[in-house]
Amino acid sequence: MIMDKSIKKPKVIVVCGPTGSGKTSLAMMLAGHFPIEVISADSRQVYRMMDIGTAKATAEEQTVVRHHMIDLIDPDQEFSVAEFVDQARPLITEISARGHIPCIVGGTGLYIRALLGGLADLPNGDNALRQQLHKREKNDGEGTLYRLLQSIDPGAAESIHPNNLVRIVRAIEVFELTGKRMSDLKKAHQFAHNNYDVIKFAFNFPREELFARINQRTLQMFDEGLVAEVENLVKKYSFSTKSLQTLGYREVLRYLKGEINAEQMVSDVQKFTRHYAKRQLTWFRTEPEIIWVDSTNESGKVVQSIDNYILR
RNA sequence: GCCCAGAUAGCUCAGUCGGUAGAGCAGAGGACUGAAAAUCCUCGUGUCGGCAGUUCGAUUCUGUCUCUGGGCA
Repeated sequence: MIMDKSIKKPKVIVVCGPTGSGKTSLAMMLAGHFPIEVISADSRQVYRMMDIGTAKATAEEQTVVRHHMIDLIDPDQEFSVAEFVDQARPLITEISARGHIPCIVGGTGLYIRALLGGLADLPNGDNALRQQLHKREKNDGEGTLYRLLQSIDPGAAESIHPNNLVRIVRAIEVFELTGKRMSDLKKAHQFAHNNYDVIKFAFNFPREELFARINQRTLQMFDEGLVAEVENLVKKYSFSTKSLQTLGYREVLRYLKGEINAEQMVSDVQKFTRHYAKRQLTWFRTEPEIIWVDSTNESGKVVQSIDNYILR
C-alpha cells in the first residue's frame, strides 16, 4: 500500500521534563493561546484516587482544558506502556479530527517515546511466568537467570547488567512466549513508527532551583493531605498493592506502618523525588529533536515556537 | 574557671602501630521497548581545626590555642 503523501501527519505538541518543572502550568498557559487537549503521559496519573501524590491537574484545571489518560483505572489494577499506547494513539486521531491539537504532557519518558514511535512486536508481560522465573533465581542461586539469558539471547544479555533482574526476566519472558529473541525484535523496530508531525519541548529549571521546587512541592503535598489520601487508599487496598509502591505513596506507607517518623517520611519523599527528576533528565537528554526551555523565563519562547510550527 | 571527649569529603563517621586517607548518605553522570514515579550501572584530593615542637618524614606523637559537646564548680 502506498501512503498518500498529500495527507498531512497530525500535528502533536509534546511537553515533557522532570517532575516539578511546571509542565502542567505551561499546558494551562498554552490552552489560552491554542485549541489544545491534553494527553497525560504519566504512568501514575492513570490511577483514580491517587491525586495529590501524583500532582494531577486539579478538577478546575481540567475544566479549562480537556485532559485525557487520567483516572483510567483503580489502584489495584495494572497498567503498561502497551495499554497506554493503545488508548492514546486513537485519541490523537480523534482530537485532530475535532480541529484541536493534541498536547502530550508528562514525565514518563518511555510512554512518550512509545506513543510517538510505536512499540516493537513484543508480547505482554506474564505475571505467572515472572514469578516462576524469580523463584528459579532464588532457588538455583544468584546469576542463574543471567546465564540462561546468555544462552538464549546473548545480544540481550550483553546490553543488560547482570544485576538488573527486572530486565533479565523480561528478556527471558519474551523468548519463552514467542521463541524469538528480544534483541532481534527490538533491533527491527527502534521506535521508527512515527506518523506524527511533532514539536517537542522539555521544560526545566537550573538544577538548584528545580530541587528547591521539588522540596517545596513535596511539603505542599503533605499540606494538601497526602497522608490522608494514602490512609484512605489502604482502607480499600492492601499495603502491597503495586501502584502504592509509587514514590511518595511508598514512604507514607512506611510511616503508617511505623517504620519511619514523619520527618523522615517527608525528607525521604523529597530525596527520592530529586533522584527521580534526575533519572527523567537523563532520559529526556537523549530524546531527539527536543527544544529545551528554561521554565524560569522562557515560557514565551514556547508560544512563539508553536505559532511558527502551526503555520508551517 | 577546671576536668573529660571530640574536631578527617557537603553530612554522619571510620582509619592511619608515623610514609599525606575511605565508607554510608548527599551530590554528579549513565542505561532503559508491555513493571518505567519501576529496575539497574559508574564516579570519592579532602589546608585530616590553627600554630609550634620531635622526626628524614606528622593527619597520626608532644605542647599550645580555637571551636563543639558532656561533666564538675
